Amino acid sequence: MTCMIADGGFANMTAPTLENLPACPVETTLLLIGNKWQVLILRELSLRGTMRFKELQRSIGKISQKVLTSNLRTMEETGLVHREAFAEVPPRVEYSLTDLGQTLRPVLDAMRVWGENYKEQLRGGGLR
Amino acid sequence: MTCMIADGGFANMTAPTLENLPACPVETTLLLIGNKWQVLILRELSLRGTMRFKELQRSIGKISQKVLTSNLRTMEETGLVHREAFAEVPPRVEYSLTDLGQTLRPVLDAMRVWGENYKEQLRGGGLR
DNA sequence: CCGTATCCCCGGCGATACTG
DNA sequence: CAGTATCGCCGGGGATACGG
Repeated sequence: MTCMIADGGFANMTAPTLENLPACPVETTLLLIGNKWQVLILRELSLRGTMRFKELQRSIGKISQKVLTSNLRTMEETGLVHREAFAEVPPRVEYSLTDLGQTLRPVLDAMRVWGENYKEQLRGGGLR
Repeated sequence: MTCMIADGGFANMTAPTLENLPACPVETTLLLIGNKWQVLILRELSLRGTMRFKELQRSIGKISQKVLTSNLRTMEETGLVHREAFAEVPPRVEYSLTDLGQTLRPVLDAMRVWGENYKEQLRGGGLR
């Protein structure tokens, strides 16, 4: 019944293989989008399609360049995000979701729906 | 378009009010279940209904008593988890989801479904 | 059994400065 | 603009010991 977690935690993983994959599917998902930045990156890219680095950073709001870069890297490695660099001056790099990344939409949607209802409850005052 | 994050991050929040609630519903959800432990606690309780402390700890696997306690506390404060202590020797404390906590099921389900499909993809070898 | 209190470590994260 | 490097803080989280 127990879903053991692979030692070491969830963040900054490289691409999972069948061997190191947790038995529990929920944990598998946590393995790939287990921190808030990854979720927010996902949200932006799924909303706007293709975005440049700065654009992404500004739209997420309070995220440092370093953290954005590192999260984008790991999401590249896990196959969620596609990165395309253009040899221009000044440089331009565009990020978008891969097909795999797109499949996470239902998860995001569920989160969005819940958040909306929650706020509605709060507004109505009929919570708890 | 931007969904600014309330300063200070997501973890260990007290019960949100309309004022400190983020504009973006996805962030609202992250505010309440933004770390892996909270998700795993949710998974166990939604799966098995009511559980004692030790039971919960064992079924989650690698979680220390301290972390489990603290996460349960914050989930109590945010109204996701119900706690009931019995005046017995030895003590018995039972945890369960509140009605509000139950409403998070669709989010968990979406995560579960995605994790299953992902593993299926890996097995088939047709990923990326 | 359930919980709190300490101690301590490690990693996420921001700030800043510097390259192409 | 995009990215790397370095430094330092702070808090999550483990280990342990103790109390009710």
